[in-house]
Amino acid sequence: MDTQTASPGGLRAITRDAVRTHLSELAIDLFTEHGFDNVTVEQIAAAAGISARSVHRYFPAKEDLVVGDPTAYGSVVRDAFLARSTDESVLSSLRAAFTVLLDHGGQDIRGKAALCVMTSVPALRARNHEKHLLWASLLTPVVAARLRGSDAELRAQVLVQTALACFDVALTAWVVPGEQRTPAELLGVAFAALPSHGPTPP
Amino acid sequence: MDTQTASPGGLRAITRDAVRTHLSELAIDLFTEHGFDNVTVEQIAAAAGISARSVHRYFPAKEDLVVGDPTAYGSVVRDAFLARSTDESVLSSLRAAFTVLLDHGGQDIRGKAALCVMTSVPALRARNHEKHLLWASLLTPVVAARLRGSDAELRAQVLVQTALACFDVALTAWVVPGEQRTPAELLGVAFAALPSHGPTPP
DNA sequence: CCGCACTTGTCAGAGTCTGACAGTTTGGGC
DNA sequence: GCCCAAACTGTCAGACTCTGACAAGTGCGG
Repeated sequence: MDTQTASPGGLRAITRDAVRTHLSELAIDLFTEHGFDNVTVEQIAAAAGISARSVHRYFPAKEDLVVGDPTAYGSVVRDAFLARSTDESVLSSLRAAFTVLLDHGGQDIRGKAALCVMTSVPALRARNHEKHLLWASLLTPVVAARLRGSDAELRAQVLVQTALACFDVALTAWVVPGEQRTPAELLGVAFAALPSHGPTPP
Repeated sequence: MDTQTASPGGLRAITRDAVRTHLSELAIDLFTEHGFDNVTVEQIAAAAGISARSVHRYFPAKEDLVVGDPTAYGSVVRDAFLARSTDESVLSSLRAAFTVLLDHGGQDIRGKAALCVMTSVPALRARNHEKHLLWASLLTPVVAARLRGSDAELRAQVLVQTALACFDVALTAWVVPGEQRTPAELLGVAFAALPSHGPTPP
C-alpha cells in the first residue's frame, strides 16, 4: 500500500525500491547520452528487460524517472525547520533546513548527471518546480506559525519560495563544469545575496 | 515571419492576434467550467469552428492557451528595470519593474479566470514557471551588471528568482475569493516580507 | 487581373499515459 | 511444508497530444 518509504518490514517494498533506483539510473544514463526527447519509454524498458507498461507502473510519468518521487524529502525539510530555534530569523532557519536536505540528499540527488539532464530540458525543470511547490505546501504552514502581524500566510509563501529559489540556484550553479565548491557552500552564497537577515548561524 | 508582435503594418498579423485572443478566451471559459483535463483540443476547435490542427498552429501546446506567449512582456520588465536609478537597491528596482508589468498587464492577464485555472492545475503552474524562467534569462544579465564583488551571476539569479516569487505569490493571492486589494498592493506586501532592503521608493 | 504568400483541412504517424484482463510469482499465515 | 491471497507482469486496446506532409482555398500586392 504505502510505496513512499521502504518500510523495513516489507520485503517486497525493498525490491520495489531497488527496481526503482535501477530504472532511474538506467534512464538517466540514456538521457545524458541521447537526450531526453530522443529516448522513448520503450527503449528504457527494453534496456531494463521489462515491458513499457511496467515502467509506467513504477513511474507515473516519464519525467519522474529523473525528478524522483515528489513526496520524498518534503517532510524532511519541514522537520529540519521545526527543529531550529525560534530565536534566529526565519530565513536562517530555512537556510539550515535546506542544508540538512543537501547532506541527506546523497541518496536522492544521484550525482550531477540527473541535475544536468534536468537543467537542460525545460519540461524537467518544470516538473522539478512542481516538486518544490509540494514542499512549499508543507513548509508554508509551519513558517506562517512563526510570523506575527497581518498577511502571515502570504509572507510565509514569499519566504519559502525565496528559500526554494536559493536552493534551486545553488544546485544549478553546482553542475557548471568549472565549479569546485560544495552544494552547501553555494547555498550559503545564494542566501548571502539576499538583504541582511542577521548573522549566519554556525 | 515575425509573429511575436502584431506589427501594425501587417494586416494579416492583426487578424492572427485577434484569433489568438479569441481562442484563448474561449478555451479558458471551457477550462473553468469543465476543468483543464476534461476538455480536449478537438472540443475547443469545434467550439471555435476550426479544426484541431489549426489550434495547434496558433498555440504549440495546449497549456499555451492559458499561459500565453512566453516571449511577451519579458523585455518590458527588463526595460523597466533598466529605467530605474542605480541609487536604489536592486530589489527595489525589481519591485518597480514588476509593478510596471502589473499596470501594463491588463492585456496579457485576461482577468482572474486565466489565473484561477492556472493556479489549480499543476501542469499549468509549471508552464507558467517556464515563462518566468525565460524572463529571468533576460533579467539576470542586467541585474548582474549592477552587482559588485564575486559571484555576481549567481547572486543576480537569486535576486531575480526572489522577485519572481513575490510576483507569483502576489498574483496567486489576488485570485482568492475574499481578497479586495489590487495586484500592485499585494506585490508591495510580498516584497515587504523580505528582510529590509531600504525604504520603499515612491 | 494574376501570381504568390498565407492559411486551412485532411490524413497519417509517433509517443505518452491509462484501463482492463489473464497468467505468473511470491510472501506470509497456518 | 502447504496453500491462499496479494502483488507483479505482459499483452491488448484505446484516448489524447503533438508533428509532419500534402492539397485546396483565400486574400493581399503588383
